[in-house]
Amino acid sequence: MCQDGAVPPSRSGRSQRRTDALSRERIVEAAVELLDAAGESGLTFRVLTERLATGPGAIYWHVANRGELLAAATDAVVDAALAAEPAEPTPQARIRALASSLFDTIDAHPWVAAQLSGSSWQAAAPRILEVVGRQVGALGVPEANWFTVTSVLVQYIFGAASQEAANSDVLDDRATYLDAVATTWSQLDPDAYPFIRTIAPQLRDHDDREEFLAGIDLILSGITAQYPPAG
Amino acid sequence: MCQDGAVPPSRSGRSQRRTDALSRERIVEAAVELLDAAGESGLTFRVLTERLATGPGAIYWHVANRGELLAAATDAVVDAALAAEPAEPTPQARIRALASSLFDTIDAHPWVAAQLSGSSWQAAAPRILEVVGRQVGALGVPEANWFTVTSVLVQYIFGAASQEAANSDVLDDRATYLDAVATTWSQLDPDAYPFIRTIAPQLRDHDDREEFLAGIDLILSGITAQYPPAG
DNA sequence: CATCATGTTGGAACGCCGCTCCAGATGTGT
DNA sequence: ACACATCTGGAGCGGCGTTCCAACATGATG
Repeated sequence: MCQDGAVPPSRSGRSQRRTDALSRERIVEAAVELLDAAGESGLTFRVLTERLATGPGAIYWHVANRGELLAAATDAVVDAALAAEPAEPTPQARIRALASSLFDTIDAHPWVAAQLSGSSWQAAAPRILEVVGRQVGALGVPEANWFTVTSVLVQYIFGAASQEAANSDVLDDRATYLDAVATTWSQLDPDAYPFIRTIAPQLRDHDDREEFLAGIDLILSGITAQYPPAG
Repeated sequence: MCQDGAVPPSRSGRSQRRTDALSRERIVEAAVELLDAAGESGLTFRVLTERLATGPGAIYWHVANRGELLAAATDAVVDAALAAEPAEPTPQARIRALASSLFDTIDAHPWVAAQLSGSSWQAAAPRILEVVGRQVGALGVPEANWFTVTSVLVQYIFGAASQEAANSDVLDDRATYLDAVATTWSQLDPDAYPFIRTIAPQLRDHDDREEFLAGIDLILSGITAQYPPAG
């Protein structure tokens, strides 16, 4: 590769085959690192080419465009999150475990949230629907309602995760940030925002993960109420 | 022809005060039009300056940057959606009505979904939390759980709306699109994706709005189950 | 061993983007 | 009449995703 020091011969030495072959896998891996380090806007073909010591053409040979690269990075991260099927005793507990695992993944890779929210029924979403849906079936929900019930769970997970990720993006110091927002809330017009003022302290003190799992439990309660297991 | 915007009385000089004053309101209005016409990527300072027959400096005098303009556009649209408080008889029905109104708004302005999902607890979110939260209080949920319960509802709404908006973005012909996805699903590996294959026909035939409201009902059931009204 | 077809690389450049700078025109107070 | 704060819009900067293509490396073929 870089036999520096010697000026290239008559031919201007434009490019040469590398020993460490560039592969789609290596590109996606580098993309995930960039995304983790600097968020969605941190994934740039310019810094990617620099990191991989190559040019844009080489990357475009393996990947169609930036969108596909983002999708592939999301796939890789979600696959890792869903690798181990939960071994909890009840379907409820398994759903909680799955949601927990996804929450942790998005906490570690906040850029995944926006990607999942905006990807409709394609890309990584089917795999998530599959693993959650199996547990919905195990809950005893009638088959005719599988799609509805599983969609609700997954959409809540995506929505909560996006919110969480949006927080953590702006977030140097979480406590300071929440404190500032809570203070803003409590100073709103009491006539226009009585409710917000009341829950401001709850925002200040809440635990993201706990709230998220409380939401899962709430939805599980609703499922049990609407589709009683015994039949 | 181009008689859309008023053309300022141009002289050969560099610039001059216009008769139709440029205002933040007029800029936001134009931004909403561009976003509705071509999605989030359709809002460009270049197009915006052309539409308003001005230059970037004039716009930046009224608006800090693109992000603030997007937020202001979202605010305007959400405000309109929440203008009329629902007059239904029960809190449950009022929550359904609010969710319905937000669903319709995002259906008409799909770019709002991503904006709401990514805006954490600021911007337009407080107003939505307020109107939903009041009805949560009216449901008889204990005050200590107001934040949790309202968050779940709003996060589900945002999540489902994002999904819906993501669909409608790619969507020329909804039926064709869903049919294609459903066919893809039913051709997945039966061992790896038994659940997805089962619900593929339900995806093909589902009604977005119905599914969305079924989700709201499911969560309302959960609320009633966990916090019985009578006490 | 020489030649070629094929797969792969990376540098140059294109057209957009958000955004900044600033000279000049306008309206207001004195 | 003059100074000053407010407002305008054209020129241009650096960065982005993407395209194009000459230059290489390699395995197959003669």
